[in-house]
Amino acid sequence: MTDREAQHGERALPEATLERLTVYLRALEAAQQAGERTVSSETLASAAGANPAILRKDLSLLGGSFGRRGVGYDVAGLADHIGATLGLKERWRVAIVGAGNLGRALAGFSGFRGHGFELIAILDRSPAVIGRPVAGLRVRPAEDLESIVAAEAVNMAVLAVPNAAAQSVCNELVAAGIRNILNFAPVVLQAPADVNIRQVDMSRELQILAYYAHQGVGHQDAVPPLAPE
Amino acid sequence: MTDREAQHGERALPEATLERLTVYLRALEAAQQAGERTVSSETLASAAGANPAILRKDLSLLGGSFGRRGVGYDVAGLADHIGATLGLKERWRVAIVGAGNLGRALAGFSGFRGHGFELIAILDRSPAVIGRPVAGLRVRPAEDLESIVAAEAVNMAVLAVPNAAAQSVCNELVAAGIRNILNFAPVVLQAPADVNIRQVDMSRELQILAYYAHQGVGHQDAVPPLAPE
DNA sequence: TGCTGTGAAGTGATTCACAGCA
DNA sequence: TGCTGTGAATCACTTCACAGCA
Repeated sequence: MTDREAQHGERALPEATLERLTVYLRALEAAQQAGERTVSSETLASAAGANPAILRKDLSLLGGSFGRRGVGYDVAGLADHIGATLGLKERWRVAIVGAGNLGRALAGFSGFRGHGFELIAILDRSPAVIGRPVAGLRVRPAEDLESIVAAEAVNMAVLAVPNAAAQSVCNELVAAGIRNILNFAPVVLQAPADVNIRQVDMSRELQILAYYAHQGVGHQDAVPPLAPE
Repeated sequence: MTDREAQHGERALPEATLERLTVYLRALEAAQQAGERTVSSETLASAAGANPAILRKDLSLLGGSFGRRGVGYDVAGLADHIGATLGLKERWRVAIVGAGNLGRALAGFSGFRGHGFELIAILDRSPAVIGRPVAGLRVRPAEDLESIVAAEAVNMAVLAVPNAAAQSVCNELVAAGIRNILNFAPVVLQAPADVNIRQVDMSRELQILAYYAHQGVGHQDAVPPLAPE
């Protein structure tokens, strides 16, 4: 039994399943927009670039039963259930640390609004950007981190600072009580085990792309159908 | 036997191994900067947030033998070998499509220079940004994509366009002969099987982070050592 | 009849444990 | 003696195949 299971009794979902769930969710939302009421595992899987078998298996891990045999899945109900499973019904109050090019671009990123995520603050150390308006907020001084986190009940942070600063800012975040960090710096952060850290690493992806390109063979994250015309 | 093996005779490296290799490479470069000549699997693994056993297994998959028993790995030699394996000795001529906030931020991103990656062009559809200077280049019209790809021998593209445009731009890239695409739009791209596509998906990471946070238990991509100070 | 839900089988990745070499 | 390299064992994920329900 892992630590997480020990604390839960319930087994955590596999990482791979979680990644696919986010894609199913997007596909369901698109279907909903398009006015679909139900989808088959076949249809949904193909929209998500996955195969029907693993989609059904993934959904079975969620517990409950959101499909009807012979019919398919209820689009709205399933989207709702996946959202709840992922914790998107909670309110995530996010601070971006680092208001350089990347931080500012992320502040404007659409994936932020909705799904429970709310951009609360954007911080930077440099006087040159403090006070500057970004995505409807003003850049605030990084040294006020602790008080901002407390006052605004920030519970998630996005790290968009230069590599050299990443670990020390991470330490400050942890000290301020943040337990959920999305890190864009290509640096392995050291943190206590109860801190959730996820990495978005563009150079990693670039290098893996180079590998497959170098091998001279096609590769895709999830095997999709054939060519666009 | 998979398609790739069929075309190679040699088995492709597992995805998970590739991801770690990029991290080992960074750790080796840091060690090199610090003047280290050799590292043990213990040291290198800890710097990379991995465990020694899997590090040794990963390296054994590379073929060759870059460690010396009783001593450790030659830092420079191993870095070189990993780089060669990943295809970083080739010249990757990259075009960024989309010169919005994200595209411009990516253009300035450090992970681009070095390791064989060279930013050749940045394109956009909007007359408002065409001609604007970005990272030492000028934004060029997206409609010239095909001729730019041909004239500049572009062999890799970064997609940083709005979601709604992503698939059609992807089609254009494929038509222009690009076979390697790094996609930042949270959209499942459909493309022929010989096109390499990798996804960088910030909202996916945010949602997975929410899941672990929601579960109320610590989680990290690779289990690192304990607390900072 | 059609499509979901799920045990069982198959495949792949990680960890263990130790032989082998400097 | 110390640390790598690797077969063997374990663990995790995916796919198969079909029972079960609308």
